[in-house]
Amino acid sequence: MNHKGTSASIIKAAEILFAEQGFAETTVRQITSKADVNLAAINYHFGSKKGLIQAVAEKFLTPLCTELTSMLEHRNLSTDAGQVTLDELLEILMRTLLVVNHDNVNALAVFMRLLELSYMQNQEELRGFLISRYQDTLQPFIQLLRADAAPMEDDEFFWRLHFCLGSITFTLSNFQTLHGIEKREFDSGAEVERILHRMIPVLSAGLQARTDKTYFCRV
Amino acid sequence: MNHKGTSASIIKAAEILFAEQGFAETTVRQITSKADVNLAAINYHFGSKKGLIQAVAEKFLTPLCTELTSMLEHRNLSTDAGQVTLDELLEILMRTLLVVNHDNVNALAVFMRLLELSYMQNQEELRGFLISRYQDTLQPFIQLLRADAAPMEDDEFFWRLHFCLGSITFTLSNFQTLHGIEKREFDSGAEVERILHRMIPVLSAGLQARTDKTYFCRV
DNA sequence: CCAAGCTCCAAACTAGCGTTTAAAACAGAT
DNA sequence: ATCTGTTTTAAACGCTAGTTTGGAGCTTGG
Repeated sequence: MNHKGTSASIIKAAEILFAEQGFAETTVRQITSKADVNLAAINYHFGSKKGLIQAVAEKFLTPLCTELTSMLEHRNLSTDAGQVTLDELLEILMRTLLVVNHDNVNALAVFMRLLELSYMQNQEELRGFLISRYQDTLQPFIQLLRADAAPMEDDEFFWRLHFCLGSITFTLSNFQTLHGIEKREFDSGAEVERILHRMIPVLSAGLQARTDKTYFCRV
Repeated sequence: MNHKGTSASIIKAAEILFAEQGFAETTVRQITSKADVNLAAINYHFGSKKGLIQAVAEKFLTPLCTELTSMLEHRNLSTDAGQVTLDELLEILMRTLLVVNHDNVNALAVFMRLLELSYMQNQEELRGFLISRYQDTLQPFIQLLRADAAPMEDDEFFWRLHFCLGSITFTLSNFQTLHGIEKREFDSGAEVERILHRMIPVLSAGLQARTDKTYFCRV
């Protein structure tokens, strides 16, 4: 049983620190210190810091992936399965994120930081990995989103999708800071649910907004 | 004339690298190498890497600040100055960003990275600096936004504002990557204008969306 | 009981970071 | 031409990052 004791406490500490500070900003000495294990433990159990990041990442990727799929299937099997609305789809997405966050309050922030990182240049490797892992699960969901969004060209939908992604990743990555700005007290667990809920009508309206063909004149 | 030659080429190289990679990920050796100057030049001319970051930052902060103010004043002095619409306000914001980007195509990405950084924990200093520098200019603009947004509580507006900020910072920080995903060819200069324009109806609809009081049930 | 095999540990190692230094090169004024 | 102050240079410095190492400690099967 002490087999996984060290590994587990390393992952636990890493989750918290990664969520708070990001991957690059967190040092292995911080992690091993917080986990109260030897400095060399990370390299022994995970090979490298990169290996630890992957271990932490994969711990959340699979549940999130399967959760979204099952939520979508459950909705489709429902008897009153009319055309699914945009708000319903977004609620499913938010509920999925919330479920992942339920087991571990740092899961969301870590996942969002991973997403942000994947959109940086010089990270084609991570981007490719996430795409190969997620696109089969995400593509049907995205197509449903598109079906309920305002009719628009491919490129317009591409950018609107990333506007939404920006809202989500920015808000959840910086949730601790934002929550600290807005309120003093810390009941961050329940607050996440409220924020995710707040997003639904906003993102829904953004995706359904008219597609404006008029160009604003240059300065 | 050779006075500012070294400083200028350092700043020029730094802008590009900061925009591409971010501040922490860019090393002084990368910068001095790209600028083709001696390694010690940054410390000689700017005191430190932090000093260089501030120099690069301030080069964009002042123009952006004054530009937004003048745009707002110009709008208010207009003869047909009815109640300004939300789309108008957002267009003013986007035009402001575009003007800043006009002189230097890396200005926007650098500025957005600065914003993102300021929302990280352990960056209260930068956050405080930006607030003290911007809030006088931004507060009137934000109040105009709020007047045109759907009626809502303070906290709801706070979060919606940051949803918008997330869309903008994410899109512009990762513009190079996103643009590379969507299209092969690189005419990124003109494309920025198109993206900023695409945002207007989306953000507008998001801010004007109904405020949903119903809560989605817990899982 | 004891060899075998994990696991843990203190310490050292390599590499890269931002920075400092002191001398050389240069500029303009006297 | 020389002195003065500024700029550039090559080299080294101190520090911290992630990683490696060799041996000590422990558990387990023969």
